[in-house]
Amino acid sequence: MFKSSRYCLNSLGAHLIIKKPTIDDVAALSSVGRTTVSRVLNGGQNVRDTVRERVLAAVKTLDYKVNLQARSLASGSNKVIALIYSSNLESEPNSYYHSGLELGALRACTDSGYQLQTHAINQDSADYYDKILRIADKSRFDGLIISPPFCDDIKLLNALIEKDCPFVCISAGNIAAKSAHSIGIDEEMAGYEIAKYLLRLGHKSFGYILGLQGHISAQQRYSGYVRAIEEVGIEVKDQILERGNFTFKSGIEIAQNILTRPNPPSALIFANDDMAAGALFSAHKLGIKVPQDLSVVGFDDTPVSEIVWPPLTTVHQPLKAIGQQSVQILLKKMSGINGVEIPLQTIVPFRLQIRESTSGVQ
Amino acid sequence: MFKSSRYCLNSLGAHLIIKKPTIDDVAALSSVGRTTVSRVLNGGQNVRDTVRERVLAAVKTLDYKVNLQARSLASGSNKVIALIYSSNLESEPNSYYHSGLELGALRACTDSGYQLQTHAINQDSADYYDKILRIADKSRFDGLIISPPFCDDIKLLNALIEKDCPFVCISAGNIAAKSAHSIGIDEEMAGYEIAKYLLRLGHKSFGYILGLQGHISAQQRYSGYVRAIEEVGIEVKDQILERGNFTFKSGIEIAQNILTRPNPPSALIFANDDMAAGALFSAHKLGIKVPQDLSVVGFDDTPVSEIVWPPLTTVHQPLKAIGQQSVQILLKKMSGINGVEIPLQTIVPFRLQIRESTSGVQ
DNA sequence: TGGTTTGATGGTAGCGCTACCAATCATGGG
DNA sequence: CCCATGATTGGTAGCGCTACCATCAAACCA
Repeated sequence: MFKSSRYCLNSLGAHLIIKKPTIDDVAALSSVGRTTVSRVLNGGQNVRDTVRERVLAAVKTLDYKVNLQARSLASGSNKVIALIYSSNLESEPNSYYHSGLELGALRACTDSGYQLQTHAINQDSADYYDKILRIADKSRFDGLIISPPFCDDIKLLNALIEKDCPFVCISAGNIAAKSAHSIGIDEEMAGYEIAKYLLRLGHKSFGYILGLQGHISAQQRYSGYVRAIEEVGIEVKDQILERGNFTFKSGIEIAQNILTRPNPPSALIFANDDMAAGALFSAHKLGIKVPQDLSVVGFDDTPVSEIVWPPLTTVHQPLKAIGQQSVQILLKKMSGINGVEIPLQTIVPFRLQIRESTSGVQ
Repeated sequence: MFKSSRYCLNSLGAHLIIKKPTIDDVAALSSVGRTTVSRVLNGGQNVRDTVRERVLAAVKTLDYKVNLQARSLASGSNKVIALIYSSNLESEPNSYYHSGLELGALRACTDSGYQLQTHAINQDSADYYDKILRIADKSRFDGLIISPPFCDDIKLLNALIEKDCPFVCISAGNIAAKSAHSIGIDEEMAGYEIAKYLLRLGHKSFGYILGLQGHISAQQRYSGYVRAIEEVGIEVKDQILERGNFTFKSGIEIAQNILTRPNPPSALIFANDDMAAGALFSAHKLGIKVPQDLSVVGFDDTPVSEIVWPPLTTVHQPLKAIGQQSVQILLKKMSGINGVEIPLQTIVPFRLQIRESTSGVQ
């Protein structure tokens, strides 16, 4: 709390310092030992009902609140989980992608009496590795959740293991997923499915827009796309391939560039929704009708895909659920008596979310 | 940190517990007293340079990190600032509005060595008052930043004052702004200006869509709009007035409703960008051309207004700067030897951000 | 020169809590 | 009836740090 004491006037008009009640005050008021109060507070066993009630009454009377600082200092555990995500705070707002994860994680934390602490790190900064380790050293948390692209930095993961810091990866790439606990969708299959869907609509020429380098899971989506179109005999090397940085702006620019070329593709696949939204923007500017003249798909199914016009066909991944489960896995891992059965990799289902930005070609 | 100790093997192969270094370890290694180390760590005066260097070297050697829990327990100050904002986490993602504030606040906190703690409270919940006070009691922070609509709950503010909890309001309504420190734009004037702008374009029939009740600042924007149109002799009571809940969805529904009436207005003014984005969506659905057939304006200039088509004319308010300054004011207030000169109300400038969702009427 | 200020340092008492162990009491089998 | 057993309870030693006071040497003043 902001202050440990408060000033009042006593009956004589003199200043009297009223300190916030401590566990000892509760103990004194309820005529029990300090330990017993602690037991009651921590839901411990072996307390007579009458005593428990007496303590609880005193807590209420005094409006007592535990001092979490003191508790974690004494117990060595902080009941805090940290979530690290990448964001370029200078240029972009927090993306809906991270909001979704955070929300889910927050809910799970609240349910388990944990606090969630979030840290935004700029992945472009050269020293992000150091920054993250510094956070791991300085801020006091019990476990860590890491999202792309940091969760694909094997060196970082090893450093955390070395430090004995429990962590869980969200949407880890295939390499990280082999050595660390992770949760996410089957990215390759998701890429495959969305490509299949476009092929079914009759599309034969594609533009695929990758996200930032280092996001392995996004890279795997691309692999799925490649598999799908090769399966039907379309040459990958004849298709357009570009790289954006996941932002709306980069989507605008890349789409503008692609759509003003001589023979633009009939379908654009973006590694996330924000970039796809940018493509819709460019299409509007250029007078290209979506979906009549151009199909556009995104990835993630964040709220952006519903806000834009036309609403975006995309791959839905249950971000809140992923955030939520990541905390649960972490908690299990932390409590775990060494080799409890926690599968290294947890796969959650995705689904195609078909909206109005895609249609068949003539 | 996650764990206070770490296990290693010593040369005999036996388990050896390596504890994280404490201030005493540093003191021992550098052959000074614990107090001196503390002084060096806290940038204190009266330490010889040679000693300071010795201590710093020991800190480096041991890779020592202060235990913030212990520090705040001992010092009574936590170096934490909390930000409370309203959000219905169930149905909406974190809005860009709050992301902007948070970002600014975070930056200011980081600059001053503080941590930022955010709490999302559902304003619909009947017990939000209790929830906030519980947060104020339980979580240990030094100061509080409150955004609408909570900052307009005078009862809540009084309770906080009673608790001696330092706080700053963001975009407080006119009543709250009289008794508490606050920062924001001149809301009434902003409403006036945007209405003036539409009047200048020749609009004569309006639909105004309010936000949730209790957001006094948003209400003041409406007052400004009223002043502007009355000034030119237009009857307010002939204009459409609706109330939304700040969400994209409510914007869709309300616009749908308004635009399918016999004589729809030529301009729609929304209390925030998300609702205005919803109106664009509905207009698309109904085949109404924006801005040719309908002008739409939002409020706040969040990233949403750039993502939608057409990009939204809106009132820009410097959310990051507001978040940042709110922390600075709070810090000043907390450090303040009673009556230091901090103006109760801080007004930051807004500006009309004209984009493509508005045009003149024939 | 003696007394006083000043700078630099260390010792120690907590901050409020939990972990651990000892103490107490009621119960029940032999 | 005695002692092992288990349920309850309290005492106390820290957790790692800062605040406060005591100490001591060096520097200063007249």
